[in-house]
Amino acid sequence: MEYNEKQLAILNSAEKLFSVMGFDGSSVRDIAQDAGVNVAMISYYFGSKEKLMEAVFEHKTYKMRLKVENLVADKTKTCTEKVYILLSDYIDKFLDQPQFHKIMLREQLSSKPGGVCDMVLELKKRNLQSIKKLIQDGQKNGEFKKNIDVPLMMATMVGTVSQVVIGGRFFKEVNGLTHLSDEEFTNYVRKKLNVYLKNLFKSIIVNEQV
Amino acid sequence: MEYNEKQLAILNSAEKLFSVMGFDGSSVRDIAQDAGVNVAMISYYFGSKEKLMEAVFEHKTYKMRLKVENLVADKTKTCTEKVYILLSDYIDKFLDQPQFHKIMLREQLSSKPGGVCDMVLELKKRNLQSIKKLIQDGQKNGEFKKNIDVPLMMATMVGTVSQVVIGGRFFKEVNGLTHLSDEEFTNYVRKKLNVYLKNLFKSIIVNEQV
Amino acid sequence: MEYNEKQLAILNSAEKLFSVMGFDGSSVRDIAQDAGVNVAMISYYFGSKEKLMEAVFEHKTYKMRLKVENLVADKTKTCTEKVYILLSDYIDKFLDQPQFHKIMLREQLSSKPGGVCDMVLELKKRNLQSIKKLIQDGQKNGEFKKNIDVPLMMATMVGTVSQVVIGGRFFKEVNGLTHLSDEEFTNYVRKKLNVYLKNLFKSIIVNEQV
Amino acid sequence: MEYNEKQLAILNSAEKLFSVMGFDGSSVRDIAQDAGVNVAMISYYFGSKEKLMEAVFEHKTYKMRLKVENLVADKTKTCTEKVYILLSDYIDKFLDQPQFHKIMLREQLSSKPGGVCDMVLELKKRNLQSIKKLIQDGQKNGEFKKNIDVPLMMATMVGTVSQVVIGGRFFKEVNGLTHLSDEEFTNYVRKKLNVYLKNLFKSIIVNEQV
DNA sequence: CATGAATGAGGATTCATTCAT
DNA sequence: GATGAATGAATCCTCATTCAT
Repeated sequence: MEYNEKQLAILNSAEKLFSVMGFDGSSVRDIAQDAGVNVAMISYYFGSKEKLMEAVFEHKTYKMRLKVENLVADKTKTCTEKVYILLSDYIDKFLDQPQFHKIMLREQLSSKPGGVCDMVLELKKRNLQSIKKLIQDGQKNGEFKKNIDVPLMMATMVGTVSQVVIGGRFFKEVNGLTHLSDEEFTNYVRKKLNVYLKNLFKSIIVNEQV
Repeated sequence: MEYNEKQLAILNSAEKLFSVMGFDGSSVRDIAQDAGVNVAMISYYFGSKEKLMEAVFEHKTYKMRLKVENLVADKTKTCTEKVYILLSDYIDKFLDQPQFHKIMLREQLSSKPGGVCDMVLELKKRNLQSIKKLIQDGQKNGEFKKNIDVPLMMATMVGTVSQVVIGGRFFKEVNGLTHLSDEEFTNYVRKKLNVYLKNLFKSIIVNEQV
Repeated sequence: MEYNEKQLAILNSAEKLFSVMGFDGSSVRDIAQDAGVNVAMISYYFGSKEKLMEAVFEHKTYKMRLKVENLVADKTKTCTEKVYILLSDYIDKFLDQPQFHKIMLREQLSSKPGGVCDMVLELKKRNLQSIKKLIQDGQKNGEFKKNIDVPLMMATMVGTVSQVVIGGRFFKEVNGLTHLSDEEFTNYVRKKLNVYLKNLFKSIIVNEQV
Repeated sequence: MEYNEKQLAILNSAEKLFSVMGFDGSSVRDIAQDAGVNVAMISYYFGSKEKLMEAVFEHKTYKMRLKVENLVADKTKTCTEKVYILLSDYIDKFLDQPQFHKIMLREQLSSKPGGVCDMVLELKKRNLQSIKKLIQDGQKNGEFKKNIDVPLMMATMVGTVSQVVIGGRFFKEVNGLTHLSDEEFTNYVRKKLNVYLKNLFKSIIVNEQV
């Protein structure tokens, strides 16, 4: 799907407002104003507020679709390396596009099936399949332990990063980092999370016999 | 704060609707109807919709305030036992009161300070203090490893459980459990999470040098 | 159905505007303004614009329901007298409540079943049954001819009166009566229609043998 | 007025939609889509929605203008024959072009002078003059009674046919003809109306004093 | 104390029309 | 000449809140 300049402006504003105010909390008026377009343009281009939400989701997930698949298929890396890259990529994605991920979290909370909710579910299923394959590969060649519950493992990865990002203010204050700029803090969190999750997953999945 | 029967009915209905539909997605009309009271009662008793939300939060957290503090202060248990109880309690709390916890997650996502958002922050800080003390106790007596990042550890606990609960449909489908009733599935998840998190935290914090 | 003062004001304004501007041509804003109430009152009291239309119809037909039935059952009059009264009553009803009858005509034109359209159909069927009975009574006692097509006869009665009323300006101008006030003209039409239709129906139905 | 292909498509679609949905109920978008042209074409070709309506009217009445005049001037037929032909022609016109006649009825109901409303009035006046002449001819040669109110007579003709056509569903159901196709029913009505109106007008106007 | 009635503000969407191309 | 893009106005309806009773 190709979008023109105004459509992209709408998509960006919608992403921003939806993530901060929620779907119901954001009015099409606000979105239009933020995007610098007429209110009617939203209905004109996207049909409805609901459809706009779906377009935002589609637009943002479009590019990240194949990333995990490609990583798993890569034959130049060990499975352990791949897991570490997976973690690092996920942390980056979340930290660099917190708005979109907040929308995803919120949508999963709404629990009214249909529309975006289903799209999130599909995305998670796709990712699960890829990661499952990665784990199985590692188990076959002895890198990973047996008996790994992949869905729960994903929950830990996604959940830990989510908690850190949505509880940004909490982490800033309890770590005494209120003097840092947003960017500085983001980078601090990035390093912290990378080290922490790498160790955590090492404990969970990597076979340390030898 | 003492509430009469009608006020409690409002609080319960508000909790239910806020968790499912979100704050903006729930109208005071719907809440009043669900509670079987007049619409005006909400403004009359709680002042505003916003204040009602805060009252819901206050009401639900009131009882769970001292629980963690008491657990940490308990001298009849080892620190490791305490951590396991902490995990188990948290899983139970989340699974048995998913509505309220969904509200908390949603509020943290909104990131517009003031009101409930600040209350959530305060609650998390209190819990952090207690858990920090528990970890330090364990480190002093040699049960736990050094260098434990308690906030990140909390993020893993809260995040993992959250992910499983809000992704209920996802976990049901990928585990082939669509035939289970809600109650059966909840119990399945309860056991699964208990085992998984206990093992996970053992790896993270417990000092296994015999 | 009992209506309070404001509800009645809304019903009257709606009847007026619907008849002049049509359903789509009348906005709830205009109706509310004409009735001297807040716009939201319409939704509050009647649910929607569509429901308001149905309420207008129900309200206006409520009283005229039994009139024809009673006339037919009257045992003190001959069938011929009853037909003349029927004609006269119908002319009066149409001339004195032109707005409502215009709404009925318009609704029949819309031909999208459901709502008011069906209500009009039901009303016409009820009236047909009563009039059929009246004609049959007259045929049994020899007052009326055989072979009377009652639905077509109704079409002539309703259609003729309708044409005169909705073509008021036409009749005023071609009869050179532009100097008459509305009231004077209405009375002129009333007399004219009574004489004309009485003669017409005499020709159609009354058995003049003997 | 000469119209190109696209203009004719617009006129036809407009006629269809105006007759079914009414003027306000039809949007220029729908008309344009139905006609398979760009929305802007309507404003471009006809100036406005209002002007389009007038063009529809003008376009449809253009051909039927001289028909009645020619019939009255015809010297090969008796006046009685001419009246019968007039009736038959009118029934055919209405049954074969119900859409356009519904528009005319609706416009007369709107009673807001200007535009199409005036055009309808003019058309009716023209027809009245012709028919008046026809009646007077018949009266002069003794075929017709004296004291015929031509406007009322027209009201009966137009009104009866209108009622039957706009109350199509009513007549279908009360005559137990719901199994007929639209075409079959139309032909049934055509015959029924022809016989009925011929008899009716015979009673009204024809001098039967041998 | 409790509530039905009422309201102004704002919700999303659709409208007929215009303008740059 | 013809049109896709764009728009301000208006659509109906729902909102949280208030007020008189």
